[in-house]
Amino acid sequence: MSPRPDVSEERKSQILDAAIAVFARLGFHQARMDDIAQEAGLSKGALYLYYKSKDTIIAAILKYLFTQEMKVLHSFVATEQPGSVRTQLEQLTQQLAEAMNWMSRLMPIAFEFYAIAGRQKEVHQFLKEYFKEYRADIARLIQRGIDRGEFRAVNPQAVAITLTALYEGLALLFFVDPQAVQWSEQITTSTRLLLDGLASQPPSPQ
Amino acid sequence: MSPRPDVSEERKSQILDAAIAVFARLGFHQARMDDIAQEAGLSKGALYLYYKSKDTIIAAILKYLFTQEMKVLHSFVATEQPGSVRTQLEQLTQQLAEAMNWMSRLMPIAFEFYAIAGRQKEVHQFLKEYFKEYRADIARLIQRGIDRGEFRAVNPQAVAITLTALYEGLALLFFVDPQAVQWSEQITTSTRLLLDGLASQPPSPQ
Amino acid sequence: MSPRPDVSEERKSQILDAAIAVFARLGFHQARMDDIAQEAGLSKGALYLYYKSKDTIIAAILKYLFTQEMKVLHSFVATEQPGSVRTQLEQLTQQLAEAMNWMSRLMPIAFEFYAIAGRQKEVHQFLKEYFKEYRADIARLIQRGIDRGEFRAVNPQAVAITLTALYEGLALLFFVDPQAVQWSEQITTSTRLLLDGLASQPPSPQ
Amino acid sequence: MSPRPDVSEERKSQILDAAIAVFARLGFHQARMDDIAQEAGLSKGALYLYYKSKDTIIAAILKYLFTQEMKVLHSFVATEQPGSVRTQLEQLTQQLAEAMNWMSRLMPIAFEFYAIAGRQKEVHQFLKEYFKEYRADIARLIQRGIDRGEFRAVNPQAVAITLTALYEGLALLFFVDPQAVQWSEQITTSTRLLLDGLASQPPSPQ
DNA sequence: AATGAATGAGTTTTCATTCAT
DNA sequence: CATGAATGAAAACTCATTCAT
Repeated sequence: MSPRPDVSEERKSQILDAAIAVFARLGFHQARMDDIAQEAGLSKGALYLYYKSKDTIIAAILKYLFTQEMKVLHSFVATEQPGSVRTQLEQLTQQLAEAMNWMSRLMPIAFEFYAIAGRQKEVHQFLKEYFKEYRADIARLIQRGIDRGEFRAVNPQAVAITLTALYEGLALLFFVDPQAVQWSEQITTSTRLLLDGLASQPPSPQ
Repeated sequence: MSPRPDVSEERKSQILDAAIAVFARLGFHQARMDDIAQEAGLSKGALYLYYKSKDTIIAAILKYLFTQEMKVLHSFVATEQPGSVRTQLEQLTQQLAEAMNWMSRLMPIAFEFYAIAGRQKEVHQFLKEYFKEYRADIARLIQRGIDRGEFRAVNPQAVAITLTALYEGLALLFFVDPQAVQWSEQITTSTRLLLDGLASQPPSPQ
Repeated sequence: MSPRPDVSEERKSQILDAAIAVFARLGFHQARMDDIAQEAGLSKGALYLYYKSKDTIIAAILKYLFTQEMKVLHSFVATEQPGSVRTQLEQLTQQLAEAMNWMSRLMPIAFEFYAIAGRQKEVHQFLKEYFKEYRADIARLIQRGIDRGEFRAVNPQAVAITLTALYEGLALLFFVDPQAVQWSEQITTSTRLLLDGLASQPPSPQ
Repeated sequence: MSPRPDVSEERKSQILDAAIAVFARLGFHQARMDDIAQEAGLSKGALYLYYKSKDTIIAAILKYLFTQEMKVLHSFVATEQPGSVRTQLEQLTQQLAEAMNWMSRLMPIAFEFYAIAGRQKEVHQFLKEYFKEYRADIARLIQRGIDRGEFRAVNPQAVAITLTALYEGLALLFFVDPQAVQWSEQITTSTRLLLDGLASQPPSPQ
């Protein structure tokens, strides 16, 4: 009676991947459990062995996607990198640029979550935490820049909000018009523009 | 004798208003035609006298909302204002700040449209045009600033994208966490930060 | 105060004509009261001034159409014509042939009534009477032929049924395939074939 | 282990039978999917597992019924029977007489199809083919009779049309008034009457 | 008499979920 | 574990009928 290896986790992420693909393509509502099952190469019944309901799958996606996203930023900020903070931020934007292909496909899912946040407490709470952490990480970077004398004594929180907003906004604009908004160039340009405003030498007397 | 006045237009906007309220509260999918009818104080059948289908209502909302939005910006940029462009932009952000209450309630609808844009050509095209115009208006302002010597010789398009992205992103962040992201202050701060980077005196040698 | 002429009857037949046209085109169910109103050049409300309901209109059509049909036959049989009965029958088929254009358009209506007869007592009863009268008229003709020695001593009822069935069946076949079933020729041929079987000289020893 | 047997075909005919019963009773329009489901002992949803829509069921019935009908005639005509053609035709009428009970219940359905043929190309085309084949089969019999010298040199096509029309017409008359139109006797009488007209010894000089 | 805006009951169809095998 | 046939609640949409004008 050799214990069979637990395929449970494997199945769950197999389903999750399928669901993400299908939801991205069709939206939460238009996507049928059948579609997900087919995409996952499983039967419809099997889905219910691993997830209690469609909503449970959606909830799992919420967690998975944004956690994934956060990991990237986290691991970047965690280790104190050499080089100027400005350089680091530019490297971060570089990474974001590279992740864009993947992210772009998932944006419809993200937008649906944003929409849902307006009516579902739990989704709302989760996203709130997500963005809070996101801003906190960015703020830490900014603070580092201030500490090192690279940046003026700005409010790191405010700058973090600004940068986070910038990333999100650019992602939207790119999603809607990839031709007009060359993501990888634009994120660099935009970030640089902002960093110019942060530089320790104030650009002009206020 | 007295010809009954044409209530058609009145009904249509009555329904539109109701639909916006209901969709914002429940989302496109969860909202039933009955809900809209009730909110409008009409019968379900009456809805179909003025809109062919639920989708037609949604399409009408798309046009209405974003056109409304655009009008504000348009009328602002159209008339060449006295005072520095920087001041004008700060005034614009002020206006945006004031419009936030109204906009905030509609954001779930906007997000659903962004999500839908991924799968519906027409929605996609419409939003593309919207953002294009939006950026063009902003770019015009920036160009004015460059012409007047207020700003460095930056690429107005790139700055317009940056500002538009910033507004959109901030709206999202505010929507998710109004406590942490004080909209009216933050939009001012963020814009100022960016404008600092534009000032004609370059902040520091690169 | 000259009494206005009663337009009531005029309106009723105006509506009936319109309804017949629409029902023939669309069928009882698919035809909307709106369609009838439009065809009649009246408002939907006006229909209800003259007919209590859609079903009432349908009932009126039932009576109108088949009574109309019966009149033709009746007036033909009523007056004792000169010439042989065989000739008379051939003249009758001639008349039927000429009426075919008009009838052809109405056949879908007739078929719907036949179908409805299976579930609505009143329709059933009406059609039963109609066909009874129809057969009786034909039987009278046949009897005349027997009396005159033109025909064998057949059962006039049975022959009447046969002829009536023949007319109805040919109408169906013509309706379905006018190309293959040349109505005016075929009804002549078929009738002649039958009359041959009736002729007083038995065709062959049995 | 035991693979579940494919119930698909069984279910389809189970539904078809139920639908035929319900449609015959209520008509295509008045019959609700719920009625069919109940008659079939299935849920409404199950119906849609096997038929895409109500119309699909109706289309299936069209094919089923008339194909069934045709099979009877076909198998009769296919094998060259011994005995005179006249006898064969009388046997055929005998068969039709026996099938009448079954047919009688289905006549409302047939009439609805005839009515629909006026507006639906596909139904029209199908019935056209059906009657074409029907006539062709009968014509073959008649031709056989001519070849054998039983019948005069009539036009087999015309006679086939006549006989087909006779059968259809008699079915209608019987459906409307079974009391007055004793089907099994009448079809025999009518057919005989016609055959008399066909006999090789012309009844009278024309 | 006539209109046509408004009503709401009624029907088809979809699809998440269950459960016998 | 896995399947997929079956369920039935839910919702968009239609249209005969009404009635205020």
